[in-house]
Amino acid sequence: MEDVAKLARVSMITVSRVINSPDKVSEKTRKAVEKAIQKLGYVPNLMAGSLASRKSKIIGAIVPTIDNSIFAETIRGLSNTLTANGYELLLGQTGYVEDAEDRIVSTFLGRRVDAMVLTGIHHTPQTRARLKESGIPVVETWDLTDQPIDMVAGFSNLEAGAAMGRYFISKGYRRVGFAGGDESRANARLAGFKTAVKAISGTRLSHVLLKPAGSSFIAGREALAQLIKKDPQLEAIFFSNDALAVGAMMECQRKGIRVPQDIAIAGFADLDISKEILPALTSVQVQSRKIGEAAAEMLLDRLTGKSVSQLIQNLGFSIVARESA
Amino acid sequence: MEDVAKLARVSMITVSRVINSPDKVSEKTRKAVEKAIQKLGYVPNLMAGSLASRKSKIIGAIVPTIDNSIFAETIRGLSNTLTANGYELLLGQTGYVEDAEDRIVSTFLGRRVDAMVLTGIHHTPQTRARLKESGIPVVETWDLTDQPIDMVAGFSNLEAGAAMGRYFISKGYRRVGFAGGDESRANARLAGFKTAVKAISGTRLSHVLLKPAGSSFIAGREALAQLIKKDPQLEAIFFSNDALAVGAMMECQRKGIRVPQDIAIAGFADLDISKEILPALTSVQVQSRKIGEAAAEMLLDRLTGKSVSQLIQNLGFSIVARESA
DNA sequence: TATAGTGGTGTTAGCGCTAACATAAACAAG
DNA sequence: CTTGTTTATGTTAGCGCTAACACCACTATA
Repeated sequence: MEDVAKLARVSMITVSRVINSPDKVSEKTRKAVEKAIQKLGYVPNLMAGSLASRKSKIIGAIVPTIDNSIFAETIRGLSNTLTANGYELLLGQTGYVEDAEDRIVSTFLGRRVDAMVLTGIHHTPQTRARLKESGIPVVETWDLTDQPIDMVAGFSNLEAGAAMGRYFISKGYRRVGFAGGDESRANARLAGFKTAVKAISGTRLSHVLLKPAGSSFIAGREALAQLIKKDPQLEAIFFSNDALAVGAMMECQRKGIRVPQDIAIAGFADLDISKEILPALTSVQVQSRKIGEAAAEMLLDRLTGKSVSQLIQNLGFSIVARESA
Repeated sequence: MEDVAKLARVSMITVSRVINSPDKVSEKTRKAVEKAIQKLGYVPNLMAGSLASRKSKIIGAIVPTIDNSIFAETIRGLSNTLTANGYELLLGQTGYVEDAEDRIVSTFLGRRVDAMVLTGIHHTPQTRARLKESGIPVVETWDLTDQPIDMVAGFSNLEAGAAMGRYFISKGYRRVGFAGGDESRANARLAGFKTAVKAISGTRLSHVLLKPAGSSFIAGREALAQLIKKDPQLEAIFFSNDALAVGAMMECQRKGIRVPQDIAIAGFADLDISKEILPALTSVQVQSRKIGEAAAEMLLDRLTGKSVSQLIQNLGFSIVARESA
């Protein structure tokens, strides 16, 4: 930077300004500095800049796992909105291990991320405390709570589960099943589902919790087998995510079990494949991409000093009734 | 940090050492410093550390898009191996836009990433130059070349395409089709496929290139329609990725086209769903996860001063013959 | 003509750490 | 008891930038 300044016959701060706030510099000197930068192939050291300005322009995001297309969509939304505004994304994965989150939060805080995006609303007290103390904007996603660490963008897993329960009831299903990973959001869906189903007398609910918190096609196949074993007269199953549901449907196809005649199947998250598969899968549509974008916008507003009117953003969900249930 | 040092009655450098190289400090003082850190809730500023040590412990990875499970697996492999060794992952997406890569490389370099992972072997001359000049370790992935920028971990898309071509020929298919995104790796697969197919006389090859470089189920459906229009007698189609193939298969199911009797279908990348779907999908299996892990290990070796014996790592591929072709 | 404002630029003093060297203490070997 | 060697700790001098303020020339207003 010193070389650039010398070549352009200005001070270092002017070079800095040309890079960070070009409109505060006269066009003449700006051009001269830009020329010098070009000539010397100068690449500003953003780390040094971050240290001096106390703004890293990096945002940390933590997801359970990236190779689950529903979170991938959220990350994509985040990443797109963030990079369009000059921020970079630091990515962490917990692999559904709870104390992994705390570790990642620590190192992210150490790297002085400007803000953080978390998946879910369940965190260790320590994580909550650290984050609150840090004072940076935080958005929790993929669920809703009235006591967020700071902000939250998502939908109610509890209500979504309940909605599917009511849908099942409305369809006349009375012996129903649930399968999902053993993690907080799936549990919330189960809780809602259970409440709705139990509100009607004469219903029967069987459920299996998969561990490690699975979302694979194969896990869906296994869950199906387990549920049928628990209740051979099962009429309908609500799977906590579409991958499980699709896996189960494939298995049905293989075994000659007709969907929905012999057994109805519904999923969660409405993946692309759910629309395409035969029979098309009934699912709960959520705004994966939108969640990421909303989170990014809330952070950005906060970081640019705008006040965020809605600390709690309910992006909602909707039941998409198709052929499978 | 100064406060910690004072509380533990040592100098700042000793605190630094307790954090970065605890074995260079006597157990007694180490304990004292750790206690002070605990007491004050001190979180070291890794940015300042990076600036001083000229090591960011951050590695940049650039992929076309994250919501494509094949790259997601690679990222996961990368991330796991890297974080286990104290590095963090900075993620960039090009969205299949070529000059996006150059921009991302620039900002990553500005952030002084310690190393970089790229997808593919085709980059602008400028990107290559910048990267070479920077002197940091670079791994290109998902393809192979004998002139990598620095290192490469992947497989030959050309050969994989050719292998599928030979497989089709061996199965007796003569009127064949290809569909893939209009991007370099799909093009390489097509080129290999074409060579193998054309090596036999009397064959006929139709192909469609999808843009924007698609990998969705819906795109597969459209590609199927286009190919059948081009050649109504088509016997077999090689899709450049499994998502396209699965989408096409669903459409066949919907239209009553039997697979493989009426038309054979093969995919690429061997997603989970490909094994589960009915009929099971013939595909080219590649080591998505392994590519990420291999890349991470090469970088790590380089960064820890070990010499990397294999600058070019061929992780291979294999044709998985199932029912669909 | 004095006064206040405005845009453009520079100076100074760090941001919070660590590399590199310096020092001190402890011990072993001759 | 010297000398060398090892281990534990400290001192100094930055890493490459930017915040905050200072300064100057110039314009607008009364």
